[in-house]
Amino acid sequence: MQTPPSTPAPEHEAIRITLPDGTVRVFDTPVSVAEVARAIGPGLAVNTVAGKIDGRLVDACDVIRRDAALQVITPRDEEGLDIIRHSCAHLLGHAVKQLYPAARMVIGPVIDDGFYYDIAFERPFTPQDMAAIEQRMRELIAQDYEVIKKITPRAEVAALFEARGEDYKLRLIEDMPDEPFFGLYRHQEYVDMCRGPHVPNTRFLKVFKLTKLAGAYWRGDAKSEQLQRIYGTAWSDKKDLDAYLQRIEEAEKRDHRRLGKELGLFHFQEDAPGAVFWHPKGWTVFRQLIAYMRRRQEEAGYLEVNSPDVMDRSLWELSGHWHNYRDHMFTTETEDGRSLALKPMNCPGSVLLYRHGLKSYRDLPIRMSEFGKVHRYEPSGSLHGLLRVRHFTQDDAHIYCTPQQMDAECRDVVALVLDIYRQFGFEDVRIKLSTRPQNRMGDDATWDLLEGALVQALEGMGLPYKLNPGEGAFYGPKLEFVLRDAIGRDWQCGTLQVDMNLPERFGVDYVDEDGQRKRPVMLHRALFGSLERFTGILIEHHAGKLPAWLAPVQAVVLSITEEHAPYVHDVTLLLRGAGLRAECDVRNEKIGYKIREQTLQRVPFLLVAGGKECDAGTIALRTRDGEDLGVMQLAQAVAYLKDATQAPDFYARGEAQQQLCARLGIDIPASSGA
RNA sequence: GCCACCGUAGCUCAGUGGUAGAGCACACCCUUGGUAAGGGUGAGGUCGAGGGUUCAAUCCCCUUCGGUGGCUCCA
Repeated sequence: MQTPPSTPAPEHEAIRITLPDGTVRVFDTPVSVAEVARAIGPGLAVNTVAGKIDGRLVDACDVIRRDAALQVITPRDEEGLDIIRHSCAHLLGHAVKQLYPAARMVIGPVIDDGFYYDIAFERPFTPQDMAAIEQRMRELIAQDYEVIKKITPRAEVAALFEARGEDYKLRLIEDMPDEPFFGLYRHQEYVDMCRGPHVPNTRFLKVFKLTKLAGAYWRGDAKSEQLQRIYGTAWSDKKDLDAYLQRIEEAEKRDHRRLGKELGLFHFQEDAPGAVFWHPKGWTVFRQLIAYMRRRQEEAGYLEVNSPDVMDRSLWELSGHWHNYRDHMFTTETEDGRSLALKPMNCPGSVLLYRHGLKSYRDLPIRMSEFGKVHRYEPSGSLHGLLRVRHFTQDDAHIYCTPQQMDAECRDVVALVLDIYRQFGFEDVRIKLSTRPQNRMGDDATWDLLEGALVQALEGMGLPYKLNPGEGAFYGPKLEFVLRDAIGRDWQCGTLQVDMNLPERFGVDYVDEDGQRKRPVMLHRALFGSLERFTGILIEHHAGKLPAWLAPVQAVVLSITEEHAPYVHDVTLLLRGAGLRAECDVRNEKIGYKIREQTLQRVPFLLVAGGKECDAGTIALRTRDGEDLGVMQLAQAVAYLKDATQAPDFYARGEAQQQLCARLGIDIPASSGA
């Protein structure tokens, strides 16, 4: 990784250094990045973190020996910030070794927003240790010491870490057998090995904070020993750190577990770890999602089925799930000694439905959908609200088709999923292609064919994708659809998998036009993926303000005083009659109080009736964002709210219907909607 | 599953080796108020569960269950 000090160029030749703005500085002798910065100006000199010579990052102390383009890196550059974070990890090492000399340092890389360091130590670190480490780091920064870099021969580096008992560093050296030299960075008595670059002085590291303590496996392997990982965040400016901490706080406010509680959507409890107790409001949202997907799938030619939740173990042996996932399956024994399992996937049930009765090529493709609830014994440590549960509902479907139909079916699925995400407001969707894993069924020729089919579908549609080698399912390759939410987080939701293994294993077939029995190809696809998870993502994406068509309560009618309660009840009935999910609030409270409460409940529309409205047969409307929509006649208000709470697919369907009518030259009055 | 931390009223959280407190929510009363919190009174807890130490445990120790943050995993 490190190059030896390059051979000095002849000293009499002048060195021309081109700066980013195009100016050229000429030096008589080789100069370091820091010296060039000093020549440009004292302000820049103080802020020099590192340099970039001909596009390659180097340390401020590194010497330039021939003509080159140089960019001085300061804390304001993105690279400068990364270097600060990386050096913060070394500083952490310095503090840890002073406080706990027996600790052995492992690796300390940069991550998003910060850094971490993995450490092996005889006892667990405590939060108090962490506070002490942070305190020591601040003391070391205050010493304003220079970080000294030295490119060192392999044998010398190994001897140094050997003498210091840093056996993990020795293992890292072994991992790089072809490196004759390594970069050593000295923080006073502490030495770390790194490809660099690093800051020249600890004064650059002032804005940091240790954030959390966690366990992590050596080399990321759960079978290896566990190390202790200390996470930190670091910035070039105090303002950036504050903004970061505020961002974390914002994300916490959007946390679906918190909002689920506040909005009365669902809860979890010990009696059923990893399982959701849906409250009426949360279940309303869930039902809207199913209803939406049902409409979209019916339109797209799917047939909905339902398969058993508990099936014989032999079925799971046949499908391969038992072999691969038995530890993660819920099983039960019956009195007569049968071994049964709760379904962890819907596909075997679907296959049995397909296999029931003879299928002709004329029947294909068969698009068989199922809102199946699957059960997986997920590791306790990975459970996380609605986002990772042990019992969840998939908007699953299996498409049985001929190999010739496979391409068109894949494209239809991709088009459908992208359209659905768009209707939910997710415009930024990335696609990943996961190919054959180590542990797989079927021969390579089949995998070639199936991976090729997915590539062909994507490329045929002109869609970019990212390759994810070795990440496919054991029975086939898959596409994964990743959407980006309102605050920039990525969520993997839908998948499309192509499979010739299960049809083979289960011996399913169809009669082709030549009268021969042939194997269909099977496509597995889920678009929301887990409905529980998707609900959680929607809650976080919208910070609880679900779009009006999904909101559990779409409108609340509020009375100013008790006197107006009968009118408020009538208006509520009127809205319900028009298909809205409406409630009334006639509590003996001031209007300001009721507005506040319903707003905090994220009810999209609040309708207020007092004396004026009762007398005039009107209603005053406002939104949860505080926007005053004015006073409307009741009929006008109903029409407005019906339109504002319409599901997005109804709009699309309405437009399609209009176009069809125009083509047929007929005039059908618009349907009354939901 | 592994590492660390946490578990007190419906919710958010104080607190102590001598069997507990606040705010909000809830119930009742007063108030009938026009767009983000009107006032009063009251009820409410096996201090996650089991075991140990102690005259005495919500508090200290062990075990266990659950949660949180990571790691690993995610058909």
